[in-house]
Amino acid sequence: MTPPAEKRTPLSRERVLRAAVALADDGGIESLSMRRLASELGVVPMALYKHVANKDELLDGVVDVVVGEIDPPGTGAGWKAAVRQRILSARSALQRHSWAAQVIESRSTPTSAVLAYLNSMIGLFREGGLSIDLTHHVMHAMGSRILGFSQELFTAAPAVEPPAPAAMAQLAGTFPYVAELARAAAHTEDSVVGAGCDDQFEFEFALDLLLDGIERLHRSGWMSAQ
Amino acid sequence: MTPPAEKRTPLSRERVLRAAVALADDGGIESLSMRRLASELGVVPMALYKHVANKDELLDGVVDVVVGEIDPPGTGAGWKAAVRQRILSARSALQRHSWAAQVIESRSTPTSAVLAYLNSMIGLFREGGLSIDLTHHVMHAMGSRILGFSQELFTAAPAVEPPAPAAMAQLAGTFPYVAELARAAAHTEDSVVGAGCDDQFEFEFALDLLLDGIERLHRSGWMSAQ
DNA sequence: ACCTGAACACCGTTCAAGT
DNA sequence: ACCTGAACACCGTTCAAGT
Repeated sequence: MTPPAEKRTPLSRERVLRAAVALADDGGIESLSMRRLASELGVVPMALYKHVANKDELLDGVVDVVVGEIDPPGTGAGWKAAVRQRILSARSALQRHSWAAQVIESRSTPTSAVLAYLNSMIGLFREGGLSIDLTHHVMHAMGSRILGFSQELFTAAPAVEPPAPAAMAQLAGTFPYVAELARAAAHTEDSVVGAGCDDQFEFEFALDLLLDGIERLHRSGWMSAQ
Repeated sequence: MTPPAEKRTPLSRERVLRAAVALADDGGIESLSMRRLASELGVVPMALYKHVANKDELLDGVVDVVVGEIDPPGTGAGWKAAVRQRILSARSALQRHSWAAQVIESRSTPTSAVLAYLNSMIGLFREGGLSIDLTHHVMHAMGSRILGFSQELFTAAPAVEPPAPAAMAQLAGTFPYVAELARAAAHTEDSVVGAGCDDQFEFEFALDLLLDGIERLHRSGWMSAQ
């Protein structure tokens, strides 16, 4: 497994970050440890600390790699279409790296790549004519959705075991509304809310609910009561 | 520090969970480890495994404690007011335990206390006359907000250091829209989006944006195109 | 001056040995 | 049969010793 005594291409911050993304893509975020990353690169753990100060900075770095994959904003269409399109692009970048949303959430401070993304998103609203006040509240209201993900309640459990009719019956007894909703969900082959649904549809449903509401407030000249 | 050789009140699942909540309340979620919890209770780590199967089950247990603090739904008013009130009650429970939102997010499967909460929330929509179809999408659209929290982009960093005028000037140069928004935010004494704002106002702003949109869809007899 | 092996202070959990 | 000390297989990071 360990490579023979050949010259290894020298480490660089970029090579470290790319390897970290690849490691998380392959084995999930829990397999991204400093020690495992080092051994993946064929170096001693301490060698990584020449390129990232610590693990937090490593995580900031991989977030920047993912955010860097989001398409730049389109031009032409109105603010609403531009915002919608950009967010859906962010969503597809995030979906290529299933661990990324969780890592973004865990960061306490935005990196400059994230700030640049937010800046251009705020710009879309402002150039679309929304007041600074409305834009401010809107950015809060969109929350993580602006980065292409949302906190679903329980993201479709692996559900290795099928619904188990007996368990389903018990569910119906104890939690009738949950059971009814589970039955109604399109391809309801597993568990609870969030399972067997069309994720893309649900994401766009909520996104449009918010964008339509924002447009209505903007048209009516909404101003904070404060 | 270690208590003298007196009889300790015997462990129980409830005592373990209460101690875990207290530990997290005091020292943050990162201080809730099996080993530290055990020493807090004056027992050997292995003793905990008599009452919880493993750490995941411990975390499920503390979630249930917090969810158990949410008020039952009110009666009388319409579905919209009832949902709004319940969610704000959930929010205040979650705010008493600042680590709770993060732990809830980390769970992959809802506990039965969470299921019971979701069940009653779905019930509010259904009894309010919303179709099962609309209710389903609405539950998705609300996402974690239904449990009283939302994924803000970056929750006001501790910001030990003040804005640092020089950094602010640089920010304005590189990210003008971010800077403008930061300046406009009410008591803008720190960092970026999310800092120095009235959290409660922002939460209710987004909540009402969603509830108003839902009400409009319901009134207009919305049906999924599928 | 540079690099790194060993060590430190932790984890969650297993397991065998002791009572 | 019960309980638990020691051990295992990990962490992120420090630090001193070696080149």
